[in-house]
Amino acid sequence: MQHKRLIVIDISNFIFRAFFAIRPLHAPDGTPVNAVQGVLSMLMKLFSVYKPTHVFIARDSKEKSFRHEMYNEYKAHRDAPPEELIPQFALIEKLIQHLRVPELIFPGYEADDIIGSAAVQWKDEFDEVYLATGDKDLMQFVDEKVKMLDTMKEKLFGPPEVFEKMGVHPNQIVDYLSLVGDSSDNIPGMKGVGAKGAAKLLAEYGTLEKCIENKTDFKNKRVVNAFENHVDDALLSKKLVQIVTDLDLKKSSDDLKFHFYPHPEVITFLKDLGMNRMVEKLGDLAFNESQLEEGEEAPQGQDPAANCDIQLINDDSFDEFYGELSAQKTIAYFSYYDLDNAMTAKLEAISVSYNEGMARVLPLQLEENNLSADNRKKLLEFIWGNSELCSYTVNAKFDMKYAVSNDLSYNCAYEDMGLGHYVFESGSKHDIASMSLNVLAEVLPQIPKGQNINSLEGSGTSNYLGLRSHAIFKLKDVVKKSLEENDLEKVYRDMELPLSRVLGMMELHGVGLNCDYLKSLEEKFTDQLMEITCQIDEASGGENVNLNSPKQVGALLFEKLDLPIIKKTKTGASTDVEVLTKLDQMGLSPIPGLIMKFRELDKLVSTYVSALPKLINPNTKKIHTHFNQTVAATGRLSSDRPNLQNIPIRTENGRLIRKAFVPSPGNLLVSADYSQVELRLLAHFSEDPIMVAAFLNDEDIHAQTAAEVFEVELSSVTREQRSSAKGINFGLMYGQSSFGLAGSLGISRRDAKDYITNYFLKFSRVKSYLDELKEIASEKGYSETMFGRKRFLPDINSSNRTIKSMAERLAINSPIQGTAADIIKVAMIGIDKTLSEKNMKSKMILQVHDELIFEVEESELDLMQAIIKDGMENAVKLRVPLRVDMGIGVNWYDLK
DNA sequence: ACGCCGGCGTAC
DNA sequence: GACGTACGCCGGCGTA
Repeated sequence: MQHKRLIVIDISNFIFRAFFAIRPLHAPDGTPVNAVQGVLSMLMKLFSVYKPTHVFIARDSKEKSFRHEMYNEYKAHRDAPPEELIPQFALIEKLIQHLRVPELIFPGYEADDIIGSAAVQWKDEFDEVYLATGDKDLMQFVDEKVKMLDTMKEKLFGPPEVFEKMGVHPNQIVDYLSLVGDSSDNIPGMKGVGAKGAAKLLAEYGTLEKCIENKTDFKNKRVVNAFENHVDDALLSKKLVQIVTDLDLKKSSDDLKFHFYPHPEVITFLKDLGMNRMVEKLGDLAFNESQLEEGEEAPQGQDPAANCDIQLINDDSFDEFYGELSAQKTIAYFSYYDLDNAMTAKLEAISVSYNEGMARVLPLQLEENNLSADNRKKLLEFIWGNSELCSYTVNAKFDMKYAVSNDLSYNCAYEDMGLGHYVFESGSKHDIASMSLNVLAEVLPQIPKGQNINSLEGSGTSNYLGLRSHAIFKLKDVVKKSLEENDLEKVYRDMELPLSRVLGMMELHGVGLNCDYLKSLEEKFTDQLMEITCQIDEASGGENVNLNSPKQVGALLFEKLDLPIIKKTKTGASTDVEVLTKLDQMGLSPIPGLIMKFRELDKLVSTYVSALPKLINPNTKKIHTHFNQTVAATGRLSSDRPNLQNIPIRTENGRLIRKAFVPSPGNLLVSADYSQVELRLLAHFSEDPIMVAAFLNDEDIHAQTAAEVFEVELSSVTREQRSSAKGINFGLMYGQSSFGLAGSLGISRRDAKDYITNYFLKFSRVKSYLDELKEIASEKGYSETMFGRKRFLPDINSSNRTIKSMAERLAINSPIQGTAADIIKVAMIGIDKTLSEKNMKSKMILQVHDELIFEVEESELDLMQAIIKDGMENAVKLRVPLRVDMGIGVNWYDLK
């Protein structure tokens, strides 16, 4: 028999506590929502922590209760609710309806009476009853089975806890309050008797009535006096605090069955109120809570698969299924693999959906029920190898890579909903579960951490798979519409979609790695590390410090050596390179300098030298990074496993790592990087005459900037001035303040401010352009690149200055960084196309934001250089030329 | 043992 | 508070 636990919720108590506990928050239209969010958090916590099987919410009725008739002053001292709270009552009522939590309300009665009646009448039907309220009065019902729950403090009150807090037993609470009173309800109590006194009296005499009977025994003058003059008040109070327990509740305990489920209307409701973070939380909670206990049945309408006919296909049913499938022109599919590396992964299952409300699941290499090799082949040839078919999916690049690695073709007309969604809302997540939640307001089942798809029980596996292709099927129209509305179809179709294939092929090709070289580098670096460690040991007197621990390094520097703390982090004294440099300059100890050397080498060894060889694919003996196309909010790519976009170059030790990246035999590496793209874009967008002229004349832009800002001849600009100007130029595009510039240039804040002022005086069009970017973002709520790629900036009109400034910096940076990303994407597609048209053997292998790297056959060297340069420099037409610098070498270090 | 977070550092 | 976009290493701490 299932353990039955009822939770009774005193909602008005929740509302007030939520309102005062949560800082003011507002929906996009300005409606306050902090209490709504607070109540929802409290409810969610209640559901997830205490896992009730039954729940109801008790509400005060709008009419005055019998207590008002009895006593005019009842609750008379209460102020009207705060203005910001008033509109939230109705919202919370809606929220509760959307959540489908049972509610009880009775005219003329208060929530307390409902709760009391329920506690008394339904107690026997449950194993446990929790009263979620802060109202002390309800402690009178606490016993072995009924407990009071303080959700804020997460404390359960059983009889011992009640006694500990109040000094009386639960059955004395009424008498206690009759004596002490209750200021919140304006219950008078007995004047002259306080908490301590009441507890003492009740400990001795048990009840109010017994106290009155024995009042002649009392010694304390004030108590004697109280019982002389205020007995009537106490008796009236007792009537007022007495709770009705015999209300006809008109429901059976079965009506209170509750199973948390994130219904679409809840999600839409919250999204409308701008509570996106709560939507995410709801999604996280949803799957855990929607897992049913053994023997428990999901209430009607709460089965995630209820609106979708999901069928598992086996060899017996395959032919019939295939007959239907092969008649389709458009399908949605979802592929499931055991690993996140397409070159080594096993395709475990595929689900397809080609009508609203249906999905078919095809087990390929699950633990059981797998299709025969023939049927598997038929399926994959149809959905991937068929150029007549339009196949909607997410992460098509992965399937493409899998297909090519496994001698299958991938030439269907694919559509990738992740890419589509990314283009018009690049700041959010684009995995199928997030898109389903945020776009369709539907929660998809998840595989619990540490488990795999085979461990889902019953229909779990089919639901997991089937609902995903079904979600893709439903997403296709919404995404299509959003792309049209935002005029982004071209960015999706002509940029991201073709790029995904280019990237897939780059990933598959990979880059060679000289492991022997890395081995020798590792030895060299670890020798140096040993040496440094010894020196630090010596200098610190043999303290055994883990130099990788900022905490221990801090203890060494600031406690043992008593060096000054220069900067603090959230958790303690900072030991970052800026701090260490300053400490080193003070010359008080050799240790800060040694730690910097240690950090540099240790970083190189742990992140690159020893890590890279581990990622070599045993079959190809090469490194195959993953270029993520839907991660960076600006439109850039990102790279991981390994990240080949942050291979060191700045320090010589770090740069040596680049020698390990080598082309295939008979090839050279060719690099081509855009010179100052972002500044050129700034010139293009702002149309600033000086800046545009500088680029048209192919001048040194930083020197030119210095000449303007410091008002000197171009020829007499000093190194220092140029470097300051470079700092200004970079800072500009990040929305840097004078504070930041001062920090990065190591100058005073005043000087930094003067530089900026002077800069904007000279480059006034740049100033007005940057201001315009902020204004547009503020009006539209998003920023966009030259190609229309959007990034929503929900904080752009925030009343919090810090948050708003952050959004303004994004409004400046995103269009610039994003347009640069767009341009190189266009170039990549163009160059890839040229390479296939010309049947070139050379390959594009890497992209590092403003740089492309190719593996070039020696015989193709000249032609390739021309193709690359042309493809990159003419990717788009700007007011200023795009310039590309090229390098050739036998490894990534030698590209000169 | 595992996962998450903070601190730090690498790139563009 | 103060410079944008990423990824990833390590220690430390909380939870299993």
